[in-house]
Amino acid sequence: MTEAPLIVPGTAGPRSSGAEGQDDLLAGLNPQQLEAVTYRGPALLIVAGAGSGKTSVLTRRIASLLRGREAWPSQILAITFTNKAAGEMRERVAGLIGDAARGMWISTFHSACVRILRREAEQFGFTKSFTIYDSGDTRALLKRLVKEHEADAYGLTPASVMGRISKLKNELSDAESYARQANMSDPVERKFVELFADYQRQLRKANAFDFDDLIGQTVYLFRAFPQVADTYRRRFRHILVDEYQDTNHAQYALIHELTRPVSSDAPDPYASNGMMIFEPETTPALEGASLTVVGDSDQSIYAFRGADIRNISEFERDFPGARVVLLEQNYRSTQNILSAANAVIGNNFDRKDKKLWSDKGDGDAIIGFTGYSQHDEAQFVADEIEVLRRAGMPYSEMAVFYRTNSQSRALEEIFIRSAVPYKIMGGTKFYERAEIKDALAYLVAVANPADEMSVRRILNKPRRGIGDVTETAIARFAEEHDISFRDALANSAQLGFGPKIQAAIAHLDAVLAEATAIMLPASGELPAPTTVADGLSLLLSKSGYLDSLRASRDPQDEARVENLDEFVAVARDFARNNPEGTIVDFLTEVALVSDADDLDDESGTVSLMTMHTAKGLEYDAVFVTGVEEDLIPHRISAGEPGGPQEERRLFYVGITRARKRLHLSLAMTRAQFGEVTVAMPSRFLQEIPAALIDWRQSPGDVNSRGGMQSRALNARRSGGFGGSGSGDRFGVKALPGRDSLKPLSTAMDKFPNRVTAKMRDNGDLELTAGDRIRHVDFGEGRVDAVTGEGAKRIAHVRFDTAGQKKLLIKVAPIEKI
DNA sequence: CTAGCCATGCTTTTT
DNA sequence: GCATGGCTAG
Repeated sequence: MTEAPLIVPGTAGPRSSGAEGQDDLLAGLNPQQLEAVTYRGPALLIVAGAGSGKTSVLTRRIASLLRGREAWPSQILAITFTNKAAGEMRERVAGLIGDAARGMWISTFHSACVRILRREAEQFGFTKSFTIYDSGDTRALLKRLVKEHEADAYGLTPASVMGRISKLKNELSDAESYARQANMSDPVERKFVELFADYQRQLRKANAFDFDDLIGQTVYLFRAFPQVADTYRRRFRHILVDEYQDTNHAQYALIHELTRPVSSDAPDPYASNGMMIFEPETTPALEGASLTVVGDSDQSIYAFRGADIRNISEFERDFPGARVVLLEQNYRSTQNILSAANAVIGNNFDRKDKKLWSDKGDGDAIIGFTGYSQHDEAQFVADEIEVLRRAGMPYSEMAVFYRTNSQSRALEEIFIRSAVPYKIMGGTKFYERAEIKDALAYLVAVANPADEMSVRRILNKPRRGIGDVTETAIARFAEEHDISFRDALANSAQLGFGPKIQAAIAHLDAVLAEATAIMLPASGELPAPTTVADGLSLLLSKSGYLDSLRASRDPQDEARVENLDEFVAVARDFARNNPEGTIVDFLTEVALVSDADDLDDESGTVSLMTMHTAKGLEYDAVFVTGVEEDLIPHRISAGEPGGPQEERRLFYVGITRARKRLHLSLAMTRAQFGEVTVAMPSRFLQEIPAALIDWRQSPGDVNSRGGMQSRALNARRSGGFGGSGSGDRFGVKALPGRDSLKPLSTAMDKFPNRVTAKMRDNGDLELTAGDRIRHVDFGEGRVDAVTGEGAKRIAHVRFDTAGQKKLLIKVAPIEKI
């Protein structure tokens, strides 16, 4: 959440006289911001429009509490949506008040709950080293259960069951409570309840929580053990929640639990327990913690996943006496961009009217472009990026947004060819790659041997000749002897397998045991800081995992080895930053990283991401691509209640990320599922006043054959298209044949996240200034200069018709003539 | 038990 | 158009 710094000339508001030494905290705030920082009371809602400086306000509010000695750091709990946002907030608070910032809890809902759960796990049948199941783990488990229960016969798929369970958990429902009100005469319902209950049983048996449990079980813990809840209520006196519009019911309930008055004066079990609780004066009964929430209902884009907009719209009812502060001045964007944003969001009914304004002046017009295909559109983006770059804007200040991850492919292809350095946020996530999940499973097998799923996962990775039959036999043996799956491996001799398989199992058991000895020393001795990385290396090499990848001829396996190296490096990094960190800490951190947390902005690359991921970020120049019906708003949203409105908010979030330059682009045809379909301009385009957009190539220009047809903006399904003419002119078949394809590991260095780099490889094509070349899309041209080295050699070409381009020689579809 | 072939379904968004 | 999963042959 990088908001514009709040140094706004000439708007220094009235000074609060109450607090001393806070002038710098209050400097430059507008009156509303000032109130948001200085108001004191039980509950405060800050309605913060996009770019209105909410992060500054939040951090200053925290700093002001600390500096005024109104709170100890340990009494503050600040909750953000992503780890990245949490890190930034911590940094900014530290920047304001220095080291005193340590000891505060600034974290996501999920990390905060994990911390609490780890402390209290033993209260209700878990151990401190429980594992966290991410959605992939959950899916895998449900897949097994659906099969075992033969639930597919009832039309239940792992995905549908997963969705329903998640939804229920977000409503704080569990299998029993759901069963009580479900229509149990319906066999499908009965089956679902059966699955839900079994799923929960399996989680417990595996000593694991899924994502939703982290929140839900914490709420359960607080409700079931009031004295536990009281310790946290005593401790956290100031709770601040960012992105409140995205909270779901479970998160709402958690906040509610934490802000209740402390009823009992039960002795504090942690007071003598080493946990740092600063309690200036010990009062027997304590009123509820003060709550500050910040949100913008216009930016609520996670209803699909249970976020409940009512949490914010009914805040005043839920917390009587709450103060509401509105921040409407935007310090980020030009007025043109804001006017477009206001116009779009104004079409949502049922919202509190709120108009963002800026004193930055109109700025440049919004630029519109309609491509023939998604490749054409991508080329426009790439070209425009180069124009901006030449005008002095760094790549790191530009971002390209899209609705669905699959849209990134076309952009990527063109960017590689045009030598635009880019970085994809999210997409195929590092921690979801098979090899990383395998490595993690090895670690989990050590850290939490009760987690059967992880042990099963690595059982035959690398191939050890252990198949289904053997796996089932081990499971049966474990059950018969009432031991865990993991412990069954230690008795390989009694399993009754052939010598080969027996040896394989014994070896795996030995490797796991050896790693356990390193990473979880039996007695109190502290493991060395490098222990996680060492243990990981040991597991990967002694298990034979790395060797089998290295031996493979599959080029993708080479990239997998690199990814694993990277993962070991992550572990070392972790050790450096957390000298006392245990394997469990490491796994926790890894389980809770998200897309938005990706590697820090290395300067010098354009960022590509979905509009969802873009929330909370800002850039000088923004490209919103694929502004088409069925994409934004997405087709699937049409049938969902509130769907189209949420899509509009998503689009609104996208365009309000831009500071100076906004580009809206679309394509007239788009390949989906390998089929080319006709795309219509998004209805949202019509909602933007025409005067604000400067169309480089409007939908009308592209669609009308012969120029008679009126602008496609208003056209329904205008048949005038399918012809073989314009549609294919660009892109579509522009990609070179895929025969001489080899992965280009060197050029991919910068993008370690991608394994599947099937790309043309010109290899050693020699080019020098003066050469004539032919390009598949751009035709003939002359090489002006060649820069860079090796795989990154770039040809600067002046095309006869297409103008100046930069091309990555290794991959560009070019030939010398 | 594995490898290789074929069919299917997939693309909304994520802590 | 791709990846995954299921099936079959060896």
